[in-house]
Amino acid sequence: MTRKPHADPRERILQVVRSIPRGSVLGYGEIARRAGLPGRARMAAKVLSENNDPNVPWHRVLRSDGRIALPEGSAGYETQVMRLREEGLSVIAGRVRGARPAADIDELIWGPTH
DNA sequence: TGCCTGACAAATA
DNA sequence: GTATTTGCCAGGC
Repeated sequence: MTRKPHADPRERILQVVRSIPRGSVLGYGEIARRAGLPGRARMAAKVLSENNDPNVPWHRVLRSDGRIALPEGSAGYETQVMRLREEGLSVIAGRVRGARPAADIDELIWGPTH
């Protein structure tokens, strides 16, 4: 069955974030790209900032350099670090290590193309 | 209409 | 490896 993309770009971004496997991380730019919105990394950030759905693993979203986007010391930062470590990742000085490469997620989102 | 801000990215030093 | 600068797109005022 064809998994047709949601009308709202905002929902598509959330959909991509929801599709990130446990133990993997993705950058804002990559998310926007996979959501069909190249160059809209900031919009992805905005959407996640507004998002309040616990079903969205926003903590798996990092900046392109592998660092946590939130300001160190903020509540969101602490939550993100805690959740990432719960998934077996290590966070040192705002850097996330041990994350598995999430390159095959396209098919998890739009459905297997094989 | 024009300016400022933002959970960003890429290039450069 | 880090620190700065520039570019980008949307949204708010």
